[in-house]
Amino acid sequence: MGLIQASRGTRDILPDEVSYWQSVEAIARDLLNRAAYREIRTPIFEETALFERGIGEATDVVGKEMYTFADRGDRSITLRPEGTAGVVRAYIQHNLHAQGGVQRLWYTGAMFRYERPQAGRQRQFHQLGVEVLGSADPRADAEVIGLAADILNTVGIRDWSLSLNSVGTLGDRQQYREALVAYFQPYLQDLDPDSQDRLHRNPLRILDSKDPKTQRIAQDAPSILDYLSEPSTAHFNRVQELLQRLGIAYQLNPCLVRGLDYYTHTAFEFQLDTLGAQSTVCGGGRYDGLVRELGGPETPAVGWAIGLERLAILIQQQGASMAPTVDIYCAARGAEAEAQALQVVQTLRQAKLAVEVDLSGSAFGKQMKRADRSGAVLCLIFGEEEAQQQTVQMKWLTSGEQIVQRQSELFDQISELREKILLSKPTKKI
RNA sequence: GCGAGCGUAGCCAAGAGGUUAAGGCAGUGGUUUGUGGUACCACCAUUCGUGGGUUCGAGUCCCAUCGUUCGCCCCA
Repeated sequence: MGLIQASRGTRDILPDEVSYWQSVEAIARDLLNRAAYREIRTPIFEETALFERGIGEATDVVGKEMYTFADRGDRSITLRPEGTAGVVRAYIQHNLHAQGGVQRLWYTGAMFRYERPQAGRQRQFHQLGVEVLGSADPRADAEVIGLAADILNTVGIRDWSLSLNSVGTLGDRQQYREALVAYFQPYLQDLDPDSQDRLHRNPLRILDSKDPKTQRIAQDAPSILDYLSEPSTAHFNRVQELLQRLGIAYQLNPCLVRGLDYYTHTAFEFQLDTLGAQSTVCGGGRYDGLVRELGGPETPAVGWAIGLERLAILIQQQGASMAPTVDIYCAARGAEAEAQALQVVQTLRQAKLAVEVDLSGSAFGKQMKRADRSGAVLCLIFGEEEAQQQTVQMKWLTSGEQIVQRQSELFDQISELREKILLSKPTKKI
């Protein structure tokens, strides 16, 4: 068929699935609000230079994954590949730092990277992220990590593992980098081609190569943790101490190197092995140099981003059902009865009950069948007789019990009704 | 960007060169014209992602293309 389909690497989120997204967003919003984070919404595209400068020209994200094009004014525009750069740009542009103190921000939205799609990876995907700007305190690191853990736990994902590392300051990293190059140089011929290529471009990345031979060589490579300066070590130790106090389990992983240049000090990833090759569901860290790099004042910062598609995969794997169901189904037959039904339903909805109306006009048998499938616990039936007497048949689908009720009396009993509906509902998981 | 697999209805699928393309779920109608969940019956793909080729004959073989899945690179 010559039908137009969604572009490669993009997909529609159909109504059945949207409920997952809404629950995740609701949970995150609630948790973040209570932690004094405020939502920020930044544009979906930015000047290309923002990402080149912010993320780093040598990174893969910038080097080969950006959706970049010239607009009609011949400006180079890029669809945002991640959220932090835009948030920091907005922070600087609107002088949010002038408000003093710490800015706690969160965002969610679509991100774009030009990559081969595979499980848990798309060209348009969605992230939810937080950024804490203006605090160098290790408590900020612990706070954001704790929030990520809370969100994952609350949406029903519990078997994550947290990898933790410190990449120190730029200075620490410079020294470490030299040591690494010196270490790997003699083995150059034994490294896999990718790693050979990375030796001078980005030696830290050799550490998490998947090539077995390279891994063996990397095992005895110097550890970043031995190259941290005093203050860097102190910061990292304090972060670990705080995580322990919060009861958050983690593994130290000196090979954890994040792909974007702006990270300093703490780096972390929440992973699950059920995600296939894309095991990371949340990644983040501290980025003390980025704000100044982008032209703002020296501002320490820390944050993370959760991949929402990956989160959705995990939630579905755990079998959590989020299908919304209606409380009440309304069956009606005959013009007058149908009109009365609509009036009653409107009032019920105003009283915060979820009601679905059958529009088929077909036999009551058919309508009841649909009532059953809708998941409603109560079916309201309006026929000719009821219409004449201004009554309604209330049939409880869970018990089969059925009573006649005057329509006018129905509204006096809304709170009892709501209670009874809640009681008859099978308990829903998140 | 590289390598491999897959593409038959809304969904899951059988089909492996030969007259009418299994089956299941969902859906629609009926048995039951004012009462659901069960059961039974009927209907539901002129066509196998798309385009071209081979052949007397193609869902089945070949090529291309698009999509998708898995892996690599990288990342959320």
